[in-house]
Amino acid sequence: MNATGEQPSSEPQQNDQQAFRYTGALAQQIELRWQDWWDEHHTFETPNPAGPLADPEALAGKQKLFVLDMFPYPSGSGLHVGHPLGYIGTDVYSRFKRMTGYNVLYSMGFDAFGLPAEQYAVQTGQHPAVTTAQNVANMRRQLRRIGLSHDRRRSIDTTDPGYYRWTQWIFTQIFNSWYDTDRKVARPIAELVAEFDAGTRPTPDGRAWAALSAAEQADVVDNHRLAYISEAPVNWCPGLGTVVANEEVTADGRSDRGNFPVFKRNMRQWMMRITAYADRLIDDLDLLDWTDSIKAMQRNWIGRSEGARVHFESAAGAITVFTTRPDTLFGASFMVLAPEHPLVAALTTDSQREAVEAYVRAAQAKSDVARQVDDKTKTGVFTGSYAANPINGAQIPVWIADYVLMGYGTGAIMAVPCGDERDFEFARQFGLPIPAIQQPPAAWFEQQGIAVQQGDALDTAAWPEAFTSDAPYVHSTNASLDLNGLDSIAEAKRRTNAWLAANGHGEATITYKLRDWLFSRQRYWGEPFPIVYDDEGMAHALPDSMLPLELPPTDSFSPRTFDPDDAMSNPESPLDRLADWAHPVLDLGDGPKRYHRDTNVMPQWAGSCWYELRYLDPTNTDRFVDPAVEQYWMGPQGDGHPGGVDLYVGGVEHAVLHLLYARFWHKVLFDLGHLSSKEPYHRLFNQGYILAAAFKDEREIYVDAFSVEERDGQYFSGGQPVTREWGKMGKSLKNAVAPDEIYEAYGADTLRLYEMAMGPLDASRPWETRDVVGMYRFLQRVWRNLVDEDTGALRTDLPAFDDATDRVLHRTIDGVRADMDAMRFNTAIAKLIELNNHLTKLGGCPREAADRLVLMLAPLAPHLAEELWRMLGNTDTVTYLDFPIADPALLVDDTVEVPVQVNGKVRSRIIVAADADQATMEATALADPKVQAALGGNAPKKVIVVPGRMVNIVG
RNA sequence: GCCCGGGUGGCGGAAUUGGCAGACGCGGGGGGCUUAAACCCCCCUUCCCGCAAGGGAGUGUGGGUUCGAACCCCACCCCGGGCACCA
Repeated sequence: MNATGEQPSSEPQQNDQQAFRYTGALAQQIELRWQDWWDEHHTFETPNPAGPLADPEALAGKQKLFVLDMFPYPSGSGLHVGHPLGYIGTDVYSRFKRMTGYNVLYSMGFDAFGLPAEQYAVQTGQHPAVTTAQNVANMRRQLRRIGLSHDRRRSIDTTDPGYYRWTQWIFTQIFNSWYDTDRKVARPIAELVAEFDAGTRPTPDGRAWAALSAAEQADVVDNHRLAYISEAPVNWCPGLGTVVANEEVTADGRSDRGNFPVFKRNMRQWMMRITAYADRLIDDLDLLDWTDSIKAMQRNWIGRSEGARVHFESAAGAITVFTTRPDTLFGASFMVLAPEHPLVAALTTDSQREAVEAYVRAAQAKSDVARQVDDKTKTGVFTGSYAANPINGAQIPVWIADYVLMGYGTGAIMAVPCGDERDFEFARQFGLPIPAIQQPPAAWFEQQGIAVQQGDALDTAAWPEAFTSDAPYVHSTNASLDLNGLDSIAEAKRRTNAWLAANGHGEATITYKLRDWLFSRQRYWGEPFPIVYDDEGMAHALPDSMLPLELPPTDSFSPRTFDPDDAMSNPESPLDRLADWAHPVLDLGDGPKRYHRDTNVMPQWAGSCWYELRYLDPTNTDRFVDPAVEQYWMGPQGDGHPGGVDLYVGGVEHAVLHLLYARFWHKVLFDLGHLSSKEPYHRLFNQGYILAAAFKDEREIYVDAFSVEERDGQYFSGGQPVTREWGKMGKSLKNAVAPDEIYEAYGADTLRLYEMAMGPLDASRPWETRDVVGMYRFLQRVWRNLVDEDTGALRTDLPAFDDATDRVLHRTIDGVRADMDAMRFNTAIAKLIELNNHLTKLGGCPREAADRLVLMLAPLAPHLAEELWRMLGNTDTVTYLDFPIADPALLVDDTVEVPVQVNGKVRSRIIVAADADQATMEATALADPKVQAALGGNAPKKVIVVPGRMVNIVG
């Protein structure tokens, strides 16, 4: 079976089986029919308040709900059963919310620029647009087959010029903005120029704005832009032939795509000034309903550290260090500079020159890979120079070492070896002094296995390691600052910072690990930059009227790649080769002139930075989104909801990259007045993964998981022993299960139910094809409890409705409603199965229970629910009907059975009125023979009664 | 090393957040239906002792708080994820 519309056979599969049993074949027939019906009736089209999709009547009186999946890359290999886990979750939730009165926006797009399509094009010579279109079409078909209730009018594809026209427009917005650090917002660049011109903002060198040449003015402006070109250390990956972002480099210094070595090289590249937003990206995490772990990962990545800059005077001028511990300045006994530090040459004395130059050369030749090996033995060289510690005037030696990184802080540190492990190790290695500035407690000395030292007897020569904890300061005093005896680090820092500022030796400051975002790639399959350069090399953004700037056709898609280890190679973009395209004649307002285009393309992340906004207003050709529509779906809500997508579901692998970049763009657009919410994704939910067993043979190569047999707990493939491990289902582990197999055997509703029943949505769980049958049997029983399997019509022999069934029904409604709302689909399903098991024992589903059972099933198994709903005599879709509501009166029983514990052990159960008071329950419990036996004739010392719940007797 | 999660039957997982541990599903055992099998229906299924009634143990380990702990506290052991020479 495939999903091209071929009709499944409805012939009975076994000779004597009923013609209308709910088999895989019948399920498919039902599903394909309803999928067509939904399309024909535009069932899932969601109204907007304004614009072409407007239907104000349809949304009147409803609350909005924006449910979003992280959109997929349309890969050529299609979906396996692991992919749609999150999509099924959002679909069930969306369907449930529609039945509880929400106007739900739910769609799906495709993140279709990127490497695989380009690499495939390089291999086959087929244009990536062609393969991408095929893959997108295939994926749409696959998603439709699962029964996902997407509004397909709103679907987007990032490679569609109608979409990337606005990606380019947003880029020009960012390019034409600067960050006002006083007001802490992005503002149009024209306002900056106006401030310079009016003299309300001083120019960098203090001259009047009008006195600057055009080139000088452009230079000042460029230095403020949020998107700017910079000659800066970037990650050059010769094996890929492109530069990549910091976030795309793995911990061992390789590209996350392709696993090639990455080298730090100075190159002219586009950057985005995301660092300007570092504080807001941290602070606004507090607005978000995200898990603590994702918030922690974002904070970690941004890496905010409060500390101080301190200036050390040397013969070569002031050396500025960054430290988070200015309070330990009295213990700074040497300095260490990164080998790349600009003052190294000036500091190096003749006698040390040879050694220093050799060390610097060696450090440069080391790739990041080599520099980050886990061997943390310290290396370094003395420059021959000294600098003055401002706090005590001591002349301390200046060294260089590669454990100090040029990319963080100022690229120079003050070393406080007594309190810092790295500095301690370095001092030991090179015999540098280690003055003590804190009095460690006796316990610490004991733990170190050395004699306790006090006061003037403190002698670090005996210490096996640095003392890194909190303890009172000693030897920390000069003429105007005294920290001795203090045991509050915060207070000591405060006093030292004040002293530094008062004496001009430094100031409190904040640094971040976050670097500006490297935004250009030397590739073909991405958004071209809407930027041209004039003869003077000045960059101009293309005006709106020239957008989209479409990717030019070519049959040469490949960037030039190099030997992966050739650090000194240089990038060549495929667009460079298109001479006509790259050198257009344009009129940018001062007559037709020849320009040359920027031949880079944007990174794949660009398209995913704003796609959710385009779902709102997908066909707008005047704006990227209509403000009225944006306000409705994304604006702050009256109930304290600060705005943004109401539920965003996706994998945890995007914890830093996509989520950080998208937040950044959103904030810029918010600052510029284009958006009404501070954050794009209010509630983030990370779904787990579907894991599957994978098997490796003795050569450590994965074997086809479906060829493996188990014998006595051992696994064999083709007679050879193999070892089992668990991994994310996928092609590379050779353990992917195609959804089509499951449809064929059971239908999509069973697949949906199985994936939702396996466990909580945020947990990863192993796929077991063997277990799928459980959900199939459940749906079969639901069907059989209502439908005559011989005729396919509603049964005429349904049992009578009774009070007990009524109570079970209402308890189920109550529980399922709560579970669905909290996205606990696994326990919702369990409750529906319990209800159905009760009905099975009755001999069928009483007509009085049928409607509500079917409606509760509708979000989970929508095709079956529609079919049964029709059979029950209705003509409308279940999609917008009210989800059943429990009658509170039927949720409480007249009597309850409660356990009676004696000394904490359950010894008996008693039946009491549900509203029995404590005294009654106590008396009933004490009268129980089993309880009396357990007490062994002793009088109870104490009786605890939880009304309606339990009794505990202490004997 | 640091920061997040998490450890419950043969397996996936429940447990209204301190109140009957093991819902629901898979698997397993038994029975019914059937000439027979499949399907379907019913019963049992945490472990140990016991024919049974019943008893004992039990939520990674050890301790603690509490009338009562899978849940809270302390210490530790494993597993998964993230970060890691970031001054």
